[in-house]
Amino acid sequence: MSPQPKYRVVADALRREITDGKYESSPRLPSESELSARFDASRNTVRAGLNLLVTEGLISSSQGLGYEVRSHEVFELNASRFENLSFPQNGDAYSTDVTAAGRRPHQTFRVEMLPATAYTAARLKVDAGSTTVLRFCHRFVDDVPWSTQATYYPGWLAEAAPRLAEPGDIAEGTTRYLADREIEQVGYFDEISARMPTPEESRLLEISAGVPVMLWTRTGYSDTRPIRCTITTFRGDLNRMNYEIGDLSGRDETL
Amino acid sequence: MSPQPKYRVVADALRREITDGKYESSPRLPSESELSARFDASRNTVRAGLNLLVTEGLISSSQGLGYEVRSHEVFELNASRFENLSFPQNGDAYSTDVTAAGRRPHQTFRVEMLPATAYTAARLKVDAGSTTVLRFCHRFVDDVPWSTQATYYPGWLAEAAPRLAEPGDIAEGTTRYLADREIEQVGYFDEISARMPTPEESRLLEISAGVPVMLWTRTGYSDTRPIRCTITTFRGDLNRMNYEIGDLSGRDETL
DNA sequence: TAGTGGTCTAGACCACCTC
DNA sequence: AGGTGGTCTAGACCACTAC
Repeated sequence: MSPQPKYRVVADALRREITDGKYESSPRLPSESELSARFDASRNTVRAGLNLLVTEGLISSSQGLGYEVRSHEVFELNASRFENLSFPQNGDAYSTDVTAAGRRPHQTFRVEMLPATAYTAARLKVDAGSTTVLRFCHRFVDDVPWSTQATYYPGWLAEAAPRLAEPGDIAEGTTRYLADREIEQVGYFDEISARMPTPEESRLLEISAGVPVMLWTRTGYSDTRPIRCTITTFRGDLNRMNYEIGDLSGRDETL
Repeated sequence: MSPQPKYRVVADALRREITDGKYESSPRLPSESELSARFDASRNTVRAGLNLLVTEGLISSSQGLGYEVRSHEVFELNASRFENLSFPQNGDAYSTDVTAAGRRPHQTFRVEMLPATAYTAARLKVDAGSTTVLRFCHRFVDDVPWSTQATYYPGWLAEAAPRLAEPGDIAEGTTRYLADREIEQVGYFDEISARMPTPEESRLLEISAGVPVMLWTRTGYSDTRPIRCTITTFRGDLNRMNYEIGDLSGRDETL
């Protein structure tokens, strides 16, 4: 038709209005039929334009209500300060952080025995298909799904530390429980990537279109070998990870 | 209509086939008209289902060719080992890493003077609107756009180190150039987030629908204050960042 | 030339929300 | 009841790719 398709013209115009702050006072966009008249386009064409903005994460829609500009509120997660022996793992750092931010945390928890996937096997240095223990956490902040955390332990470790495979919390924290068995975590390897959620992830995290997930894989090591692999998924629009490296005395001075 | 809309049935069926490996030998999907017949749905409905998979990053389409399952090849980026005094910054680590992976790097480069945005001002601890120097890199791997890197320096530093504001490379690397002027980087603060690309980012990185960008902000500090802020954008499907923390002798043993 | 996806329309019916 | 978005159809024409 034209060098620029009509639905893109619609999307570009609305995107411009959004970034210019037109909807800051009231986030509600005009209805499809209004936009249809304004751009002299069919309802389907307007919908194509709006859908583009939805997949960009700029707006969202709900039946009977209309389209709204999305608002963000970012939660900061310090990954380098996260764990050490004096600071129990297994959700406690998370609870502490969330409570400190004036929000209300809660989580569901389960334990499973699973054969290692190619991904976890490579990181735990065990054979693919060998038994691993999965301790799985589904975390919420103010009842909004926030993240899932899956920690896999190699089979040899579950034998040396049988409470890992038992359902229910380990009161003193898994890190301390393991340390008491002379298995101390002395280093981590963190991997971070981003992609669009699978349908399963969309369900668990209640993610709508246009929001990526961040994947954070932390492999923990003793002085001789890997002892756990934790895969955390976050909503990309609600979280930002950070790492502190080196001497940051210059950061705190006038903060 | 039914509990599950028809276009979702189409998407779910094809997603299932993809994850089951049906298209591993040949990544080409059936044409829209074939799918239309198979699912007894109009072409538009089939297109809605396919579009869902596109926005999930699973498939891509090109006019005249058809739909294809997307393939990934992930590039690992070590962020904790990235820079130090004996290892020049400004793209050299990138060139080294890329060349080591048997790929061919190249980059374009420009320098600008810009007023600080709220984001950079907060990190550099300068007033919003005050002058900063931007050194901007657009990087390619085998001629595929890979990342953009924007480093902002505070005005006071540009006065102390005037070559920062001059166009063209700094041969010995900016880190060393600054160190020679008694401005030494002793720590970093890294922030990582993910979102869908802006149209500008889609253009620079040639990102198609369904691929998020990763944003990596590194603020570098001297022993007294921030001296730079580097914002890097990556294609989320092609990159994975990692950090090494603590003692990782247990990692290298049988790798 | 034939087949592919890309754009666009007009109209239908449904589900949800508010009044 | 009336307005909102959600789903679906049938058909048209265009642009690109292959042969």
